[in-house]
Amino acid sequence: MRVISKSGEYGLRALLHMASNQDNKGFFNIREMSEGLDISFHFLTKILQVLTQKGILQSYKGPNGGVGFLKKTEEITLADLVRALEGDDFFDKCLLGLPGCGDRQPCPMHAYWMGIRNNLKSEFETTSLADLGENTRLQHLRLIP
Amino acid sequence: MRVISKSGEYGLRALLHMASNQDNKGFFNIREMSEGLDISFHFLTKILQVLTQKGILQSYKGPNGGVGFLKKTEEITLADLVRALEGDDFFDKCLLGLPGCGDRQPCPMHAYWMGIRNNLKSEFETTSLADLGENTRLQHLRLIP
DNA sequence: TTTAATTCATACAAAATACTCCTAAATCCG
DNA sequence: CGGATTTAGGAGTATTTTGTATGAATTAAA
Ligand code: SF4
Ligand code: SF4
Repeated sequence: MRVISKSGEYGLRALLHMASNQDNKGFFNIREMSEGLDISFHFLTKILQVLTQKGILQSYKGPNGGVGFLKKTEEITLADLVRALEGDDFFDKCLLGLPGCGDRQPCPMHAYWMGIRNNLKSEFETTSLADLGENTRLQHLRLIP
Repeated sequence: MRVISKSGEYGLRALLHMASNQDNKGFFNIREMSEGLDISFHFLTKILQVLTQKGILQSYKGPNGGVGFLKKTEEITLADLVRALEGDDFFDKCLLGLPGCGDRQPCPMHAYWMGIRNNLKSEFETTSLADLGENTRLQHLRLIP
């Protein structure tokens, strides 16, 4: 079972790291992050690139460059992040993978999935990166495998 | 998002079909099923093969052969099925994909995942194939995409 | 202005997953 | 028995995902 893809997981871990170490000057070096979180530098770069394209991060090239949040972490929900990393229809697709069906012609498991999915969605919609980052910081939680 | 792999989806759909058409002699022809459910015959064959190896189905070769349930559908839970199709640790692994962590050193999202996972697990543990099959039959639900 | 640091872009390689094909083994029927 | 049918098993192919390598573009600093 893999609700979130590997790239999604990496992106999430990186942003969680950033959110819990915000005391810096605002920009984070990707190489340092990749080493600290034990993620391939190039792969992480590519993932964060997408997040800047989606307007969640901003980036700066050159010496002391890096990536930083574009919006406040209070204004970025976990749902936003997952949608950027996994696709806009993340919370609308069938968890089972079946295409083109819904409330009108549901399969026998639809009721279960709907419940689980809505639960997930509302939890994610109401959780900000700041919340998660604060948690991480206060509890000295780790982000590496 | 793909909670259940493609093979898992196919297996599930096939067994759901079987459970909702149990009035037959007990054995189902795989080719007919593959055509009815629009799944590649060879691929479905292999998936059902695994289920017979795992003791959920029994099979019969030769003319009028096929696959049938080994236990009563009342005694097969959705959880059993998913475990057979996706691995025994399906409900124990982290939905996020991170290895080797748990209650002792949780990541910031652990609480969310645990809730969602336990929810999922208990729903699946208490739902039998018979339940789902009956649903399907009574409501004329479809199993094809 | 040159040099170094850093993200951006793209192409390539490896691994995992999904799917196909072919032959063997079991069973039935004439 | 002999041929037809159907699942079993394994090997092979295609597609997607994950990861690597390389070079260009941008910025800072010497
Ligand atoms: S009806 Fe079944 S397959 Fe379709 S969206 Fe609902 S759970 Fe998924
Ligand atoms: S701590 Fe985080 S990564 Fe680990 S099992 Fe819980 S949710 Fe998954």
